[in-house]
Amino acid sequence: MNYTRLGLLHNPIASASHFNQRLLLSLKHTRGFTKLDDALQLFDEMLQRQPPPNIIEFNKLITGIVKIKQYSTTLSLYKQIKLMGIPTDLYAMNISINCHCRLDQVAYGFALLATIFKQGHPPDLATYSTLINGLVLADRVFEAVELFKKLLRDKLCEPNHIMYGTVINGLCKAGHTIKAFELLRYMESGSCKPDVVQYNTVIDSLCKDRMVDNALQLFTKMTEKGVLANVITYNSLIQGLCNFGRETEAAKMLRDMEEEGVSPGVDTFNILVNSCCKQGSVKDAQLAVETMIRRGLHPDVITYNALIDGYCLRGEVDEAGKVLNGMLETNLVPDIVTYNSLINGYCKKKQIDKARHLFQEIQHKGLTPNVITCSTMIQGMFQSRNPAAARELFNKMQAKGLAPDICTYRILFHGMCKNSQCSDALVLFRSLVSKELTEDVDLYTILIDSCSKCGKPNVAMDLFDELCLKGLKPNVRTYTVMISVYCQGGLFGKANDLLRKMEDNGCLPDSVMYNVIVQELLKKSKCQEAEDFLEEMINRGFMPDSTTFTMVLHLIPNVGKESRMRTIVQKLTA
DNA sequence: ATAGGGTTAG
Repeated sequence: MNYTRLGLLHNPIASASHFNQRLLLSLKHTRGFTKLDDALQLFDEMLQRQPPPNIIEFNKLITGIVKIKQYSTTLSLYKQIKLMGIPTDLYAMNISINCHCRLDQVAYGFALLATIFKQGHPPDLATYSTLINGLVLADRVFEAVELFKKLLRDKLCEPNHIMYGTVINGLCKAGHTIKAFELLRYMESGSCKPDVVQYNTVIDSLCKDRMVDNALQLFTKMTEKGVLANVITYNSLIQGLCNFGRETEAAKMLRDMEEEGVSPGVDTFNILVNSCCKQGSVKDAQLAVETMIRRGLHPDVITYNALIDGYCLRGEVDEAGKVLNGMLETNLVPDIVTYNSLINGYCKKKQIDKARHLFQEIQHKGLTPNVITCSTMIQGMFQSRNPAAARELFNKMQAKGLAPDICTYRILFHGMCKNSQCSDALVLFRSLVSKELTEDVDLYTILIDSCSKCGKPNVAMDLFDELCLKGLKPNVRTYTVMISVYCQGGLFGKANDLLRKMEDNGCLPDSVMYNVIVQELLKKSKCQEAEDFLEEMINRGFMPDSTTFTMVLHLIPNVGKESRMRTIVQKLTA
C-alpha cells in the first residue's frame, strides 16, 4: 500500500516503535475547547457592557454554544442573563427547552412551557416541535404523537414541515416506519407538502428496515414530485445498498448523484470506505480515500477510524499504525473508537500485553474506556488464557458504572466455556434477569455449543428445548450446533428431523452448517450420507472448507475408482 | 434575522 502517495504518511519507514511513540504523544492532546472558551469570554464581556446588549445578541452567541452541544453551559448562561435582569424572549425559552430535552430532562422542558403560558405569551411552533422532539429523544414516541394529535385536534397550531418531520422521525426511530410513511402520504395530500427532509427520514428508515427497494421507489416518487434529492438522500441510499451487499448499485448511485449535480461529501466517501473495510477489502477502501483526496475532500476521524479498524480486524495492526500516523499528521485527534480498534488489533494478534498497555495509557490520558473497550479487553484476556483477569475486568467495569451489554455477555460466556468454566457460566446465566439477556438466541447458542464441547450433551439439549419453549427462534448457528450435538451422539434421525424442521421455519442451511454436517458424518464413517450432503452443498453453491476437504481427500484412497466421492473431488479440483 | 426536524461510526 502506498501511503506516501496518499499523503497519509509522514515517515515512509514508520516502524512499530515509532508508531507507539506517536500514539502516546497523541494522547497528550486534549479536546479543542478554544471555541467554547472564546464564546464564554465574549459572553462575559457582553454581560458587563453598559447598557447590556439585546437578548437577540445573546441568543446569537448562545446558538453557537448549543451547536457544539454544550447544553448545561447554555442553561447556566441563561441563568446569568436572568440574574442580570435582562429580559428574555421566546427564542431564549425555546433554546432552553431544547437544552433540557437534550440533557434528558423533558420534564423541565414542559415546566418551561408552563412558564411561557404564565407569562401570558403563547408558545409557538418551535416550542411544540422542540418538546415533541424531546419526547422522541426520551423514547416516549407514543406521548410525542399524542401531543402532536392534541395540537391538531385543539387547533393549537397549524403544523409546518418541521413539526411533521419531527413526528415522522419519532415514528421511524420507534420502528414504526410504515406509520411514518402514512404520515408522509398525509402530508402529500394536504397543504403542507413534504420537503426533502421528511422524504429522507422515511427513505433512511426503510433502508434500515431492510426495505431498500421500497426506499428506492420512494426516492423515485419524490423526484417525480419535483423534490430534489440532496447529499443526505444519496447517503442513506448508498448506505442501505452497501449494508445489503449491493455495492455495485451503490457505486452506480454515486455516479447518478454526480450527474444530478449533487457532490458526494466526506460522509458519502466514509460510507464507501467503511463498506469496503467491512467486506475485508482495505485496499479498495484506500482507493476510495485516494479518490476523496483527489477531489479536495479531507478525510476525517471517521475515515481514518474505518481504515484503522479494517486493518485491525485482519490483525494487521502495524498497517493500522501507519494509518494512525497519517491521521496524526493531519492533526486529527484519535478518539475512543480509534483506540478500541487498535486494542482489538493487538488482541487479535495475541499481543495482550500491548493491548493492556494501550488500555492503561488511554485512561491515564483522560479518555474513558466504554463498554466496547472493556468487552474487547475481556475477549483478549480470555483468548490469552487468562480467565481470571477477564473476570476481574468484567467486575471492575460494573464497579465503574459501565453496564455490560449483550456483546459483553456473549464474550464472557464464550470465554468462560472455552476456559472450562462451563458450569460457572451456566450459574451466571441463571442469575441474569434482563429479558434482553435471558432471551438472546446467540447467548443460548454459545451455551449449547459449550456444553456439548464440555461433554454435557444432555444439558445442551435441555437448553435447546428451553429456548424453543420460550418461543425464541433458533438461527442457523443454533441449528448447526444442535445438529452437531445429535450427530456426535449418533442420533442421526434426530439430526435429520431438525434439519427438516429448520427449513420449515424458513431458515436455510449455510456453508458452515453443511461443512459441520459433512465433517460429523465422515467422523462417524457415514460416507454415503456425507456424499449426499456434499453434493447438495455444492449444488447450492457452497464450498467445502479446508477441514472438510482434507477429510474427504483422506477417504479417496479407500473408495473405489468410480465412486461419487472421487467425482466430487475431481469436480472441485478441476 | 435569534430557536425546532433528516444521513454517516465500533
